[in-house]
Amino acid sequence: MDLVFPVGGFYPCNESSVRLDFKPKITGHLDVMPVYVLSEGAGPGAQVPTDLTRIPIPLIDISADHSNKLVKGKVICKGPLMSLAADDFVLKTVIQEEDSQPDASSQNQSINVVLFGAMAKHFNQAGSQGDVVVASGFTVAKSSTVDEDKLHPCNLLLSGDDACLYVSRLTPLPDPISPLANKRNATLSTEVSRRTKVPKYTYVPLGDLKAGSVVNVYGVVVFFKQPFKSRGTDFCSSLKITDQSNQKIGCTIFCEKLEDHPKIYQIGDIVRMHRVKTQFFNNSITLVNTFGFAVVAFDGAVGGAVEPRTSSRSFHFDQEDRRTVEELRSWAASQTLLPPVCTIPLSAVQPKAYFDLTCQLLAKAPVDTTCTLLRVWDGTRCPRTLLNVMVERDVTEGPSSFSKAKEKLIANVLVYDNHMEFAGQLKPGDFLRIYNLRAIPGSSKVPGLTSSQSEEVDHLAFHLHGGTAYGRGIRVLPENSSEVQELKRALEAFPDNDEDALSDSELLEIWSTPPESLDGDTVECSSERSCSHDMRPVSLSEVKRSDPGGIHHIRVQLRSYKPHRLHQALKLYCSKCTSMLDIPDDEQVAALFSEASRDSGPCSPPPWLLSGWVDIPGDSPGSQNRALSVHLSAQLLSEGKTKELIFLMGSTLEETSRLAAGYHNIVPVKSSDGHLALLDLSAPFLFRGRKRFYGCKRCSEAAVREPSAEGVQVIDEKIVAEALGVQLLQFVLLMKLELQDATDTLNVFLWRDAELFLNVSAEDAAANQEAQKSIHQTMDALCPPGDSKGGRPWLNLCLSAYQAEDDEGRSQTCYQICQTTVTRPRPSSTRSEADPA
DNA sequence: GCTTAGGGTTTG
Repeated sequence: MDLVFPVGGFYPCNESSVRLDFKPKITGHLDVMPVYVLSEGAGPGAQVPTDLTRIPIPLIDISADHSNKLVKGKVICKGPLMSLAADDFVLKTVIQEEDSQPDASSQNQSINVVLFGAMAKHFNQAGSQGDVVVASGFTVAKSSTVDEDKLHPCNLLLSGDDACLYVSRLTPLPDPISPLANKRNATLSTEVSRRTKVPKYTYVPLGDLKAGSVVNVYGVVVFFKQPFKSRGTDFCSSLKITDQSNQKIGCTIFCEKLEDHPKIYQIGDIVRMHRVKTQFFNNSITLVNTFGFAVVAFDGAVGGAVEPRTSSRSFHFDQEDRRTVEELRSWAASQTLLPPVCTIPLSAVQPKAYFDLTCQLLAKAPVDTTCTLLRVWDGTRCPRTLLNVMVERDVTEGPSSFSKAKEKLIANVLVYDNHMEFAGQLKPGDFLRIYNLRAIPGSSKVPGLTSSQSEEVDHLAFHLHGGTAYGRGIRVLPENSSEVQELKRALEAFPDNDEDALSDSELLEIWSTPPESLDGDTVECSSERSCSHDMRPVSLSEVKRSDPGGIHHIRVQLRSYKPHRLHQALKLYCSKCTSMLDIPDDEQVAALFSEASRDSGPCSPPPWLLSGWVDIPGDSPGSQNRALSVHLSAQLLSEGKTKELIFLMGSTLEETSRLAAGYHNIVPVKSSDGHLALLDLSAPFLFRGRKRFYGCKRCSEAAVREPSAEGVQVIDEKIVAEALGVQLLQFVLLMKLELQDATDTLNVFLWRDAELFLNVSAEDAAANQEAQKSIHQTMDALCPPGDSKGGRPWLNLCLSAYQAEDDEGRSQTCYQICQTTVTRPRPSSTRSEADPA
């Protein structure tokens, strides 16, 4: 058998000048010799066949004929030898096109090669990561793992008599060998140590480290910080590792690129680091990365797959590494020095606890300059009520609301200071682990809280405090990690998903299917008309074709609605001048209060008022109480009604809100030109418990005047407004609904009868969380987030069409839902007695 | 250009 070939032209010239010694491994049948090892630098040339054409890996195509082709590549990953049957094996390896241009598209440069039978066995012994191989006689098959490994969409299959694999070993670069480095595994089997000539990496036990050398180490992670921005040019990772020597060694890794940092997810993970330097700091050895640094991390669970976590394009990993990892795993498992796992689901969160949370990001929004809100879930439900956080409108990334069922599972995480920058790069949908998260019970001092919530103290808030102490930080977990796989299973158990957009096919289905045919599998009608019209329902296309004006009865589904954020639907309406205003946000109002308290000069209150002081307790234990100037009606005082109505001066918005719990009516006042005056009417002119009332700037002639309380049982907002000359603004709800039936879609308003439709008063919705929740529940029932059509109930609506002028003065037809009430699900009735409608 | 950080008794 002549196995010596001349040097072939297809071989790159830098190697063709090398005489290659052909050394068949005579371990199998002599007539089947599929793996040839070509060693550099000795003996007469042994070569691969010259009659074949080389095909670059990216050009491999399933439909082409490969019978006269060969493929050359560098082994970047070598899988384990798998036994299929008694003497049948399979081995998967990944090879990478060697001569690819650095700037060429990196796509499909690497391909899975599957070796069968004796070839797998031979390559397992003869081949190593870093070798250059040439394959011929292969077949091409579709790769089933392309989604996961992102490699070439084809696999090369090497089996049968035609298949050949030539292994060429270049002289590897010398590895920095520390004089102190000694072999970790003295018990290495002779079979393994004999089979390869590639210099092994040597790993120094942590107990043998001496300062002033460059070494390779393995260790179990006992502490870690996610990479954080240093003051220099790099990100910095901090870890502490240990091994069987029980030494705990601190490591500091500086790398500019995040992907070069160790991918550590939890304590107990195992790291292998190449080329770290040892140095003394604080009387102990520490490790710092140095030139050529590389790190690979592994999960620390005993019995789990040994999957290297690295972003290196190639790295050495062999059976010995696998063994080292497994030894460290079982050693660590036998130790009690690892702290207990603090990764817990939301369902197990205890108040005040610090913990690590593995979760999915659903939405995020900036809260203020120090803090970002992350809305996350892990599929479990925390038994405690979770804090609700309001953010400024239109700043939420991701859906701004979810189904009520899903909302119950969502934790609001406030991420502070340095973590904001990282949070800024997160995207809804990302899988995260948040480290050293704090569960804070009854937090009332949270930015963005609504006034109604500040009184409810039993909420759990989640804070990721600033700084990196205790490993505080956030990590995005890769999709294929076991922790994400586990999380996904938990999330998939929850049927709801919140994708608002409908696919084209879903739209087509909606548009082309008559409502009748959908009835069978959809939710039944959930609204009731209370009008007295006697007319048959018409389709939306008929509505659109109708003459302007008039009333229609329709049967429709709610396709979408705006705004999703309730506070944007709430408006202030002046029945006198018909102007509609947004409700000012707390920041604006607070500014008006502080402005008013600044120009409080001396002033003489009107004679019917008596002046005094009211003590405002400090807003935190130990802080100073504040005494504020307060004025009471002499008449009310003489009747002993000291809580009925006070005029309060110099208070902040927050103080006024707090005092409102103790007084029926509070009118904030200021000093203006020596007289008592009301604040600017952009601020509430009256606080009644949780409710705030506003006046119309245009229609009011406001002044501090005495309300006539004679014969009046309860001083309410109408009496106060009338006395003060304030034109009271009504709270109204205004929403834009997109309706659909089989024929068309139609945009309509929900306004004049919004309270009737939603069975909630706007005034309550402005002040009361239950009322807000009820509206969300109703809208979610009518238009389940993420639901295409199946879960959407059909609505019997009464619709009024009318002409209105748009901004340019053109007349257009508008529609409003009227005299209709949602009947299912029955929301908790929160209509107040004082119905402004 | 060759530093950066070097866990820690936990703010909102």
